[in-house]
Amino acid sequence: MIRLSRITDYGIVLMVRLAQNPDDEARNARNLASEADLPVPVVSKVLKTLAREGLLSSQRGSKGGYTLARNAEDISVPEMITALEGPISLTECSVHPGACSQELSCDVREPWQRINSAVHGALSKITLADLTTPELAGSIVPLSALRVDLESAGLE
Amino acid sequence: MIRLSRITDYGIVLMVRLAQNPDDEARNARNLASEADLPVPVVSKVLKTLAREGLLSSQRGSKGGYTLARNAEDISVPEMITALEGPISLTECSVHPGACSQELSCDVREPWQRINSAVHGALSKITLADLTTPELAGSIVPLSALRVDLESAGLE
DNA sequence: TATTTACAGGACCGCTGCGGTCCGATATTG
DNA sequence: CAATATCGGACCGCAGCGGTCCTGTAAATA
Repeated sequence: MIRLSRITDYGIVLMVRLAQNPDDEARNARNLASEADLPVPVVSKVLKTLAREGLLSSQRGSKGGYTLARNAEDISVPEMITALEGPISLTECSVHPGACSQELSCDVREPWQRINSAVHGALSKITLADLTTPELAGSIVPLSALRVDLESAGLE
Repeated sequence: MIRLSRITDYGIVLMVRLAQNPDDEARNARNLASEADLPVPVVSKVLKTLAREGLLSSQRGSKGGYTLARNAEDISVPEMITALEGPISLTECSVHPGACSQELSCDVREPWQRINSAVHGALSKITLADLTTPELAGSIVPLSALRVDLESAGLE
């Protein structure tokens, strides 16, 4: 199914909410959880992970909470996915070389590598800012850089 | 991780071997399994699924086995993936509308839909024939239609 | 300094789904 | 009839995921 894990889904939604936060005050887990109507422990876990991976800045103590570590334009979709569920790859051998006994004789390996990087390249052009559509507009600037030349990705 | 399931991986490798089969004699599961160095029951299961989904033709009895149901140029990567592990989608809500309680208020939903179809569109341009590189060449015609305009996919 | 707030790290647990095996039925060949 | 192969589905062990909870630590406030 090539599905994102639920945790990743939550994480991206939370990132979007943080990106939409007007002032740059830190938002705490309880607050975000009630706003997104999700269990607090889950939200807390996700935010901790995102902070550990460097996508969020955290501040402890009273008045503490989370803020984006960078501008929304500088955070890509693959970064968020990778932070929450490891490297993006369709095939095992791209991530764990040697795990597959077929690796040497596999004649499908090389094409898959290129497909992998093509998908990754396409996603990497999409930023958190692209996902942060103001509730109203929506039709003006859709996913800014979605036009992607996959062939160039294939030649990396 | 956005990983293909192992079954799907096997399935595509087997499809490639069938596509490389010079004569159009049917290949049986035992035969393919030993060639790919995989357990017979697993190969059998995968082939059964591919046949049920219409990507392979099967013939029972002695001298029976499997052949491609269509030309390799007419079988796309997403078709194979979908046959083996269901619809390709990054988010749950694209496949099972209503399963997510956030669906109505979710402001990330619409961008993801477009990303979904972009990825799907990119993959759909790649055929089984593209994966069937003759061991030698490899650099001449790499993944023929890999140049893809993702923006058009987004406008579907 | 004491208290409260909130993140950090990690242990823990139930359950679904996946990889993998096996069996009985059916169709084809000779 | 006998041998060969697919077909459909039951079955099982287990890793991984979603989700909870507990203890420690840092910051703010009074």
